[in-house]
Amino acid sequence: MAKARDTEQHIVDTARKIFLVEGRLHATTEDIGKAAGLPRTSVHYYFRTRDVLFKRVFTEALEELTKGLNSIVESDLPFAKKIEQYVETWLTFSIMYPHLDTFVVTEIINQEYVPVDKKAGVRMNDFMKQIQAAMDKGILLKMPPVHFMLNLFSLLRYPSIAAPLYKQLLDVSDRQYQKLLKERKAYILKALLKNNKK
Amino acid sequence: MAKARDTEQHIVDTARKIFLVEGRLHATTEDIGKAAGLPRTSVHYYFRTRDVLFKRVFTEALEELTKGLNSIVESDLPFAKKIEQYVETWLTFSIMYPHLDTFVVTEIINQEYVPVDKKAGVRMNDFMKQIQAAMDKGILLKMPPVHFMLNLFSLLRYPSIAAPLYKQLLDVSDRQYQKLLKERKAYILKALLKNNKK
DNA sequence: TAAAAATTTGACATAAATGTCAAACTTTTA
DNA sequence: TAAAAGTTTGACATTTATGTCAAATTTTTA
Repeated sequence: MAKARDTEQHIVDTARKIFLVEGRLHATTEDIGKAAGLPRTSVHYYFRTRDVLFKRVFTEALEELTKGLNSIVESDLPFAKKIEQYVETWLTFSIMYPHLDTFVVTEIINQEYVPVDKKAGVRMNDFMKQIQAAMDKGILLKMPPVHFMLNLFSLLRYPSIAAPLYKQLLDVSDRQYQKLLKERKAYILKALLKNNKK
Repeated sequence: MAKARDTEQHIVDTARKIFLVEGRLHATTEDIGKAAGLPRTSVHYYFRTRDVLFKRVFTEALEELTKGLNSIVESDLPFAKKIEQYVETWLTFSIMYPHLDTFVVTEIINQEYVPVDKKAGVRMNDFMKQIQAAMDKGILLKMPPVHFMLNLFSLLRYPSIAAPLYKQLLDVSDRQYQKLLKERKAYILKALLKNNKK
């Protein structure tokens, strides 16, 4: 059996869970090894340094996300439909990897190399043009597109990032909070779209 | 001159800047000392351990925030005015200490003691009742109050937390991003309140 | 102004995390 | 099936951060 590749993948999976799902950004190679049922040195055998593993997890997740989103933004669905799909995809991803941008932000703060997709800026500008057009048509609340975008990402990301805090403040279980997050699509759209009937 | 208290305060101020403003949550006592123009051991002289200093910064900031917000929530301003002031206070604080809740969340994740104000849960429930009443009156978009609250905090906090990322994505300077943040009040309210004229 | 108290800081001890190496072991391949 | 290649893991070396101590210095107080 291809044990090697299995073990390597198993370590990546374990690290992804620790870093992106649990948000334990400073987990040590010891922690990761233990969680994977391996000695710490196995982690070093496959990835040499902790940093290589860290970047691998991080890059893979970003790629996965980007792939999903691009196809939506570039599609020629009507804007209302497009934004709905966009929110849904992000929301799913957000719940799956609640700490992805904490991760990115931490890296930037600590002056680490962050593989910013060169095309990300261009795509963002393109998206903002689509937003402006939708505002002109009266589908969206009127405001500078950059604020619309900040609103959108705030509503999508913050409740996942700050989950541990709000679970405590609202005194709800993991399961209940997960349920809340999944319900959010409707209320995010309500805060962004114009037709605020009732 | 009361040099002692000065030095102690100077260390707290420096640490606050590093932890809450720059978001360098793992800055070492060496880093803090250096930034304060002191040897690392001075930090230990005043606070014994890094953790004591860490918790001090954190507790003080939370107290400062809580004090400001309580007077607003407990006031008997009409709700529309109240929410406006609430947003303004939070926004100012948010810009001043962009990393406060990253801080809290990290603490919770790492199972550290977090001094959750016992009354915070109660106040939150009270606030949600006020929200419900405002929805009944048609001032706010209708939705479960908990989602309104998540929306509110998302809109207030995320752009500050994720500033390093969006500065890069939008390719804007520190100053320009600060300006954006200050403009947000109007657009946050627009996404929350009902009277979406034009 | 001399003794007491408080402070500053360099030197030391300890702990925690990382990364390397080589010996033991397993799997593959020729 | 034997040698080559790949893997696992314990032992070691290094690095980084923390915290303590005591000697030197400064400030306060009686």
